[in-house]
Amino acid sequence: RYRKWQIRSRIQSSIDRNLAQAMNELDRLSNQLHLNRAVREEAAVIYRKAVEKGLVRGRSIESVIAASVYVACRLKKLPRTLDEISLHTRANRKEIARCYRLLVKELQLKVPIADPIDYIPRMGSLLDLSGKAMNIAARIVKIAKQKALTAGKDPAGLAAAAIYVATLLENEKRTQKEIANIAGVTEVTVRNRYKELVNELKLDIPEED
Amino acid sequence: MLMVCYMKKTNSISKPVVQIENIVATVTLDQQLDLHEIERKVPRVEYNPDQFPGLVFRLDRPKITALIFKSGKMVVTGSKSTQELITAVKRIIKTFYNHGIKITGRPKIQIQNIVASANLNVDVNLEDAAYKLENNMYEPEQFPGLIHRMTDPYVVLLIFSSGKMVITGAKREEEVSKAVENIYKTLKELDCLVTKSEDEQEEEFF
DNA sequence: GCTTTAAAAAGTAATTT
DNA sequence: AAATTACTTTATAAAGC
Repeated sequence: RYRKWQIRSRIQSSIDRNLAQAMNELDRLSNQLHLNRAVREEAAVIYRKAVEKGLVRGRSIESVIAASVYVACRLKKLPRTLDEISLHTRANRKEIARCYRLLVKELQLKVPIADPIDYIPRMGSLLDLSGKAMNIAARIVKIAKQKALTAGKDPAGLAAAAIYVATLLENEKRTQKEIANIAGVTEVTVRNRYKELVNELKLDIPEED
Repeated sequence: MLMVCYMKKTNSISKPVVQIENIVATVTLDQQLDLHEIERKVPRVEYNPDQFPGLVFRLDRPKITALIFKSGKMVVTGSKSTQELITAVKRIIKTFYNHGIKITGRPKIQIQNIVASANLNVDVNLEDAAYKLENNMYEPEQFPGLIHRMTDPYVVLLIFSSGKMVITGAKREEEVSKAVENIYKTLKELDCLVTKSEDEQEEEFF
């Protein structure tokens, strides 16, 4: 019995040490990404569960923290792309994605499919758009979903195109390049999604002088 | 029931087109091989032991590639049918023989993986499928297809919104068609197949 | 885990013309 | 801006790091 306690104690202290180090990393990454308190706490809860389940063994704390942050952002409806997160960690995108799949499977997380609408507020504010323009962009995405134009497409690209359309309709001009950069996609993708939206939604885009 | 299907949509009863795209097989020769000797005697081989322990040998028409190891085992990829695979193995051995690499005994051929494509000819609502199917993953940020791990037969399917798909992990051809039959039935039962008159009444923007 | 090989799907990306 | 090439995902064996 004493030995059992001893073993448990040793495991507990190992978990504690790991957590202490991981929380520092979580703080660092969260600051870089300017994440709010709710997302940080969600990520911390997810990471703690991962450590307790022994999912971090053989993996770097950084990659699991990054994956926890990615999941937390999605669950809190404040999504960040894997590329953006990987910009601030040593772990590459592939490794983070691998950890993400592990977390989803092992912790039985129910992560809703990424919704382009959730990308709009952040992208919109980074572009300094009006609330009205953002609402229009969201409405465009909603219709695009109904018309089955979103399946298989990168949600960030869809959000970017909807925002581009909204800026044209609201006369809050932003270049495709500006929007593409903030969305983390190429201008070609914004253009392709944009063309599809204009065609399929039969939008009347005000002519440019 | 069937009547309804007929009336609703004729293409929902057209049979899926299934095609084998690639067969991966291992071939066991009961003898050790000197890869450096093969590299010297057989033309058009690639051998970079620092990079990979296998020697690469390619056949044209059909385009088949073999990875050959010193243990006498090899991996043959690229064939689209069992017959093509068998013919390729014979050709490889004959080519080696003609260049002074003697191989005796009959090779043991084992199919390890069959990759196939199929087309249901009906659009699929991937979001619906993602929520209703089990053992699947759908992350459009990373890949446009829905990845579904089927238990029986034990294969993995990559399903796209167009109704086209990739089936992989099968070891026998019949597993492929079985998998396609199963997924078609399941998607239909779960109402994930898009009937034309379904994506109709949209709210208008203006 | 990685290295190498083949092939498809559809989306995105990086180059080239 | 269109065309080309290339990478994302899946499975699978081989021998070795």
